[in-house]
Amino acid sequence: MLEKNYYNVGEDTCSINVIHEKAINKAKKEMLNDETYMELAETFKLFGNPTRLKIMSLLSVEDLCVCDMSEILDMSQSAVSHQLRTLRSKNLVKYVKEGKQARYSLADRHVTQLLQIGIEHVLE
Amino acid sequence: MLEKNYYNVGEDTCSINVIHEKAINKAKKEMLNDETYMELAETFKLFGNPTRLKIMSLLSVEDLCVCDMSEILDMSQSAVSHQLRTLRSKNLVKYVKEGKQARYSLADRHVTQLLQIGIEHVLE
DNA sequence: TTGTTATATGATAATTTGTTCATATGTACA
DNA sequence: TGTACATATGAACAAATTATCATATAACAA
Repeated sequence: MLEKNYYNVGEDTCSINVIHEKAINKAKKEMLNDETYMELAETFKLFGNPTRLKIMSLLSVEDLCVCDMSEILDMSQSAVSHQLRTLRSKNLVKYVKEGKQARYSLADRHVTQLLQIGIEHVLE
Repeated sequence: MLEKNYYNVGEDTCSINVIHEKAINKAKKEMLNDETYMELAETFKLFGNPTRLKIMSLLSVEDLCVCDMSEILDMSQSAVSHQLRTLRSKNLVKYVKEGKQARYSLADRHVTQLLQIGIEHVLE
């Protein structure tokens, strides 16, 4: 039976296709469209940097202004602000203006959830 | 970070510190150590690429061998194999050898959870 | 043994990323 | 009005990343 599955049709098709055809079709059918994966990658990419993770981690505890974060992280205001901008671009943080300051907070529950599960994974 | 122009009347404290001192201390106290954030970033980084996301997405439906994935994704075997290697490096996928083939699967429930929440976020 | 298939991996070039520096914008207060 | 503070942003450069190509390894078949 295994041998039968191994036959090669001699076309420009990989012989392997034949072996796991059902699995391939099943998995293929569940795939989202390309744009969704690209959008998803862009979003996850923002979690892939220690500075941004620290920012989100801080905001999961307390709303903070840029200078607070700059101070805690011992990083320039510019660097923090740039990162906040990218985080906003994918809807991971939001802010309200309060006088001269901008009070940042996490955009929604997904951010907290992703952080928590990620931490679980690495600490396990 | 303390920058020259933020100094207050000769004191070595940023004027901003004073404003949100409590918030700063509270958030600071909850921070994990630097290595954890680095490790976490390395892990999330692997979710930040469409190819790897598709691979994990496929594996969340069916265990598959390298050639299956290569076929579905219409990518070279080499590219897929390289990505699988990096996914293994952070314990996101695992595999068992079956003859000439390697049957890959997701490493643990966190991977599925992260994918799901991420998708929720971008589709919302 | 030799040939074929499945997978892994080193090196490379093109692209992307993250911080810094310099500067701009905007708010408040004297 | 002018000055200081808080934040935003454009340019630029070093560092990291990803797919490709070429090749290696490893299992099986003939």
